[in-house]
Amino acid sequence: MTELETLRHSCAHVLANAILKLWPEAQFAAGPPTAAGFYYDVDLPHRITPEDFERLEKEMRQITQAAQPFERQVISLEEALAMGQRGELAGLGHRSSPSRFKLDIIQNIPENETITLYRNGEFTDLCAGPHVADTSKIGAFRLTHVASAYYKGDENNPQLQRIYGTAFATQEELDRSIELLEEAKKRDHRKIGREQGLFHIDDMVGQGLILWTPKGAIIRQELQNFIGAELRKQGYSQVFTPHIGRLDLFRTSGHFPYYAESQFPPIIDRETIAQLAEEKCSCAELSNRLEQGAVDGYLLKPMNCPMHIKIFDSQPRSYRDLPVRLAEFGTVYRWEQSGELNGMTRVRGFTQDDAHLFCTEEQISAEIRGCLDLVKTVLTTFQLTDYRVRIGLRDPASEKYVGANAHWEKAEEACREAAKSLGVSFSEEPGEAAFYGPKIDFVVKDVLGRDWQLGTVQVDFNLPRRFDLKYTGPDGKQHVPVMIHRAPFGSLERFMGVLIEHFAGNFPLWLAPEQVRVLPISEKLTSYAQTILSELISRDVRATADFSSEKIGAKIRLAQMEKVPYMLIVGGREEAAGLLSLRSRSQGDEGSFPKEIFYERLQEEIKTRK
RNA sequence: GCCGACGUAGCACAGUGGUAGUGCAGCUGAUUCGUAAUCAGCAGGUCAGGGGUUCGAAUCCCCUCGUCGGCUCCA
Repeated sequence: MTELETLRHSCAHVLANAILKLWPEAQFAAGPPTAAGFYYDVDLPHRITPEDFERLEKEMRQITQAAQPFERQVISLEEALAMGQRGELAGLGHRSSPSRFKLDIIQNIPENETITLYRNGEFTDLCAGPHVADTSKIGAFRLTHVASAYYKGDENNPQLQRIYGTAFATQEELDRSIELLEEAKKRDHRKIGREQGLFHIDDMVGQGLILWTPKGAIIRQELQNFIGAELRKQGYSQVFTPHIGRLDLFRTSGHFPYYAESQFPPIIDRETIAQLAEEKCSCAELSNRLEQGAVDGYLLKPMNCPMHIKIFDSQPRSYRDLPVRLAEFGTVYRWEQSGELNGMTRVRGFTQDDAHLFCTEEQISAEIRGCLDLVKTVLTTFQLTDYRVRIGLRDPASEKYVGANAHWEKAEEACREAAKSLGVSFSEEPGEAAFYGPKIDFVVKDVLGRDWQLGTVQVDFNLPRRFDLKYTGPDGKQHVPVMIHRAPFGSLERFMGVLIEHFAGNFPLWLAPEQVRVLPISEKLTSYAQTILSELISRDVRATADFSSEKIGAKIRLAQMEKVPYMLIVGGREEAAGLLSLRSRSQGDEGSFPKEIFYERLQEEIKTRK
């Protein structure tokens, strides 16, 4: 545990202590530090609301100001159980009801581990520690929000109230973290998306289904063009596939019915429905028949791979054809639980910048490396530099993986080597592999400190076998190809959401929906402004002009708030000299330029995606 | 899905049982202005939807829909 985590964990004890002073019957479960602060899970008939925070913080402050030392005490299992029975664990002394969650936790402590108590003042808690020397070391703290959580995260367990807070050694650090949170709130992609008209989610269309409005669509188109150009360099072929396919396809791939809960339910044709109605078939019966394959139907695709596999399999393949690289911006549909949905980052319909590479075993290494290069190019281009690389390996103890050991070893070694050649540090995490093969994930940290899994590269020995894919080798015999799944953005929706927050709506020039706005000082300059506008548009610049009767200050303010990268202010002086006055979103007034000089600078900046 | 909070004009919000309001945005007119807000007028609402209580409901109760905060491990 780091020093800060220790401090926060200690603060969680102080919180529990304060809760007990107000509600002595409170029962506590776990109270650990988190990335942003700490929480404590509590079971209490009273519903704690933010209105209670002030009272709680007051109690907490009395405890921290008292500088109560944290005392550690080793006890036996018997003593711990006895104390739990008397309600003394996470308590202020004897209580009529036992500390039931703590008793449950004790049962799960391995036999050889020491059991320790920590006390501060009257408060005693079962705790492995460590803690700060005394409560005054918790310099500054604040309760932030309250939410519910299942005991041990299992939805079959009771729901507890989870009180969140944060703590620092000094008030200045706490203030800074509050400022950061406010900044993060301002950057929320849902807020900026609405303000700038980038996307819309409409109740009548459905939850988690994104409508890309004209400005957002421009950004998406730029993202697709960018990836498209990279793919052409790397020898990919573009394909298009439909949004739905027969259940048989997804039965063969294993998506149905195995992952049925995370899919939209199957679509059944009209005649079949009529026939089922005549038979008075119940919903449960229909569900069974679909599962068994007795009734056919279509599925909104949850993944693109089965479609791409069928393209690969549509003609005989020779080893000379490999690798075959099929790419598509493929839209997939997944049934996320309603509570999991969030703006653009967690949705039910999304478009992956997907591709599937079919290759020989010998080619795996080089193909993975190509994919990693692509992901790295993407992250660099978007200035997403705070990321880590995770290699998901098999859990040697688990039976859930398919395929021969020899294949796995080869694939894992290929992933490891490719990651090494990338020149970045990576972690290997057993148990994180897909069931069909190991994978390399790029986990990007956003402004809120949240992790987003964006780019992913996965090695797959399984699906080619399920679909009985073949190619003719140099030996004239049939061989099974290996598949690599990869998506450098992950999905366009999630990537867009992360980008909005990353840039706080200040998109780099090449992505900005409106790149330049011409601002004539008065109506007398309309014609000169119009000339400049036409010249920009003829150079493929996304430009508009503000011909309203507002004063120049108001036009600038509007353009600035709408985050237009460049404003061109034109008045009588510019018209007379054939100049334009440049104001940039980030630098402000940059002075006058001859038109052609500015146009060249503009086009260069767009081309280089700076 | 579950727990909690919330839903008033395009947006941000006020209004806690008695005639639905403010600011910005919009529209119209005047103004023609030099680097973050010119002035005036006009228009805009089934108070998320449905049901109930009441002489009377944005306001109280119930249901539905939606949004937001959470829900791996965690002494």
